[in-house]
Amino acid sequence: MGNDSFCYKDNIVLELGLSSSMVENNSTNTTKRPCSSLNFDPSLTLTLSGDRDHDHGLTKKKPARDHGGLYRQDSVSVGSSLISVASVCVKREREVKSGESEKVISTTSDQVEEQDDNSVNDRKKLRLTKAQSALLEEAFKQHSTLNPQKQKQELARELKLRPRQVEVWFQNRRARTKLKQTEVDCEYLKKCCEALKEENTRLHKELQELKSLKLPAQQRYMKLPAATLTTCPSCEGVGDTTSSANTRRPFTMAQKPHFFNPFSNPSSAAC
DNA sequence: AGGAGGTGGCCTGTTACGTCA
DNA sequence: TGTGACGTAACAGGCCACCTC
Repeated sequence: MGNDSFCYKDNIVLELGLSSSMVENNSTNTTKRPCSSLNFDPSLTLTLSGDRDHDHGLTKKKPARDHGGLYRQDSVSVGSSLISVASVCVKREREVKSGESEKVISTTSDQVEEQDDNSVNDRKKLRLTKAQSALLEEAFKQHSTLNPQKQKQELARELKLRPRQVEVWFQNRRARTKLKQTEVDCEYLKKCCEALKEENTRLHKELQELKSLKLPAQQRYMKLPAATLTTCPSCEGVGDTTSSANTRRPFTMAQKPHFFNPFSNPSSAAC
């Protein structure tokens, strides 16, 4: 019965509002979302790690870029080419240039000062105060992304944090939200899967019962009222809607009103 | 027009620290 | 007091869009 879950895969996708093209998009298109990842559509994007790179046909080992300013490589060998990154401003440097340095944002926060003193490998983790968290949460509720740089700067000033910290907080917050949503979706899919298994078992039973009737195949088919027929989502075979199955189902069946005779198509019997 | 390089923003995964049971 | 689990700030490395040259 290894086929059971596979059998109804498309239906799960349908129920979650994920068309195959959407799935494709999710895995290949990483374009910026306009905003508000808060409003997650009920889609589940479970991709294997490294999918994106795979999709783009890239193998790993690009020049190491340093966003955090921990270290900097002058050059890195990639295949046969030597890519110089000496001219690449690391992100921290960019921020400094764009006025995001700690000095620009004057702060009385001991936490920040303490952190500034830290050596490269000795990062100290600050704990945001409740007030800071609350303010950030509020900002996140309004916009899950820091769209204009100005917003980041303002928030940082207001919170007496560095813009980089605000940025990181938003990134982590988005990640947490997404993770939570994924868990919810996972649970939902599990339930769907269970329901589908039950449904499949029930259909199998019904099929066996029908087969066990000692009527000629053609006659059996003719006896089924058209109104009671529906399509099997996986193989587009025929099922019986008179049972309570439809009311129990937490999902909708594929919208392909394509009836055909399961008895003249042996492969459908395996569904 | 279009390719290259720079920049900023975001995502995902990981690391490491602080807290608490 | 030591410790493991957990939450999360910070980081690393990657991609993409946009801009400028």
